[in-house]
Amino acid sequence: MNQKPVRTRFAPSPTGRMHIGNARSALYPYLLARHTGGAFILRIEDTDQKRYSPGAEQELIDGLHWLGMDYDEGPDVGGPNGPYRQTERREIYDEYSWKLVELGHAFPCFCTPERLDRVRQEQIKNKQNPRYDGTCRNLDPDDSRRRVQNGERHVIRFKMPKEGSITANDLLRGPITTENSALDDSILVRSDGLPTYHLAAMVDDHLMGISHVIRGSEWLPSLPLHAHVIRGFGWEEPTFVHLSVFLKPSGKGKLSKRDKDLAMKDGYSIFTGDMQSLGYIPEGVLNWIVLMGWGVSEEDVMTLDEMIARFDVNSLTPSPAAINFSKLDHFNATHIRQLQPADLAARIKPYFLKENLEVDNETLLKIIPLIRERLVTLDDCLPFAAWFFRERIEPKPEELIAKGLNAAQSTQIARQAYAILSSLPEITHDQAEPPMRALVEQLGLSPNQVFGLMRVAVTGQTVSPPLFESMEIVGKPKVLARVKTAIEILEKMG
RNA sequence: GCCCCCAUCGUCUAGUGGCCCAGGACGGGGCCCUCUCAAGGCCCAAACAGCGGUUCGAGUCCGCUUGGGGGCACCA
Repeated sequence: MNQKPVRTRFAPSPTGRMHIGNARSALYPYLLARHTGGAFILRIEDTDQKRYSPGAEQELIDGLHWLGMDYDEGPDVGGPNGPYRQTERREIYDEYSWKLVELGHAFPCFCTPERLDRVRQEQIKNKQNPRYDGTCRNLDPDDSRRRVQNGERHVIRFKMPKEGSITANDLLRGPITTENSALDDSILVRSDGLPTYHLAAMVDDHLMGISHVIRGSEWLPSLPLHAHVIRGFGWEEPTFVHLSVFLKPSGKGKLSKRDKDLAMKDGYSIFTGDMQSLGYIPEGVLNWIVLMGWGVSEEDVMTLDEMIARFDVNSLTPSPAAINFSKLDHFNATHIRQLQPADLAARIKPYFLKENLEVDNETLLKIIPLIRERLVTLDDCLPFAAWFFRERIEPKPEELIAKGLNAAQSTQIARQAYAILSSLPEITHDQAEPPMRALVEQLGLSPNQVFGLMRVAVTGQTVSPPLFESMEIVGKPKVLARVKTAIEILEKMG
């Protein structure tokens, strides 16, 4: 720990599904908070009722939970700075918006959307920048207040200075200076009484004691406005850190809906909810996203705890990053291999159960060493190991024929193998391999020819975990029965 | 159109003026191991966008160009 405790937050709006962009926007503030021994807060920014999506908040919470990012304060866990849902904080925003009006930095505006729209069209036609025309800017304050009290429909706008400039700081990019003339009298409170992001987030971050605001770079253009709002209140600014966006795998353009669909088709997804069912583990996903925007010099395989220990907010990168699914596969496979056997067993068991296979834990545990380095995703356990739990397998007749040989020759090989295996007290790796190797030699064939045939006979497939270790787990009776069945199939072909 | 941001191998990145004829990882290629598929080991190809400055010296600082991204809502 080389920094004093900070307070950070993840403040998503519940408008859709949780994706990797959200996950990373949560991860960095989480890591910073944990690294410094500070606090990490979840706040739901649901002030836009038009875009509200009912299941979204729960999916966000589930996603954080799945990835292992626990938060100290939030809508479902409470905390001293609540409520943590912005729609439940209306009075707070109401109070602060009027405070800003009194301070001379905001004003009520009675313009209709229709008129504003007409003005905007006109401005665009004249090649001017669309901007509020200032109609209500200099209304008499008492008069305005009276109209508001009479229930007249209004919004509250920020009173942007006409002259001068403002310099706001981004931790990764340094000071950014903007001419005030380039800024607008942005709406702070809508006519429905709910605040926009520009007001709500600034008020909440201040009230919740957020020291580091880590958010997407789409907020960079409104940073000057935010600085104005914060300074208008006379508050101290938090440290702002703007993260770069995720680009499509091609690197051309940001991640779009279309790419989401394409990814899904290829067995990938950018939604955390899907990634889970696709067989990705939190460790892999986390390692993948943490490195898109954060560079480490050497060892890059990390658990959450290691990320916390090594994280440094100053070493985040400001440039956009193209996502790369093959790297996700790599990290996922790597972390699967690092899991404790019992842990891995518990994680793959559901995939077998979903196939209605009867899985006993003892066998499952024995299989783990045979398949762990073959799994890219958890559901890969099925093609490699489902046959262990099936009563019947159905080897394809043509696959039973050894490479380069015919059915009659293969039948002979299978019979001799059967004789050898049945003569053993039990079929173990150590006991079965030497005589089988001897057979290969005696026949003048390659191990691949003989063992390949046996593999199909015993497992029903051409690709499987190692043959002898597999036979040992399956057990002598079952192995012999399967070889016998294979012989019968081969005889019919011969 | 206007404003803002970014720029090292195909991709993610290390690099904060000399340690860099640029390091790691993924992906790609080759070899080894090998009963299939993996895993593992060794090796190879692959980048400082361009042009001007500053400096004894620039991937590292400055400017321009180009390319990319974002923003300009009573969305966040």
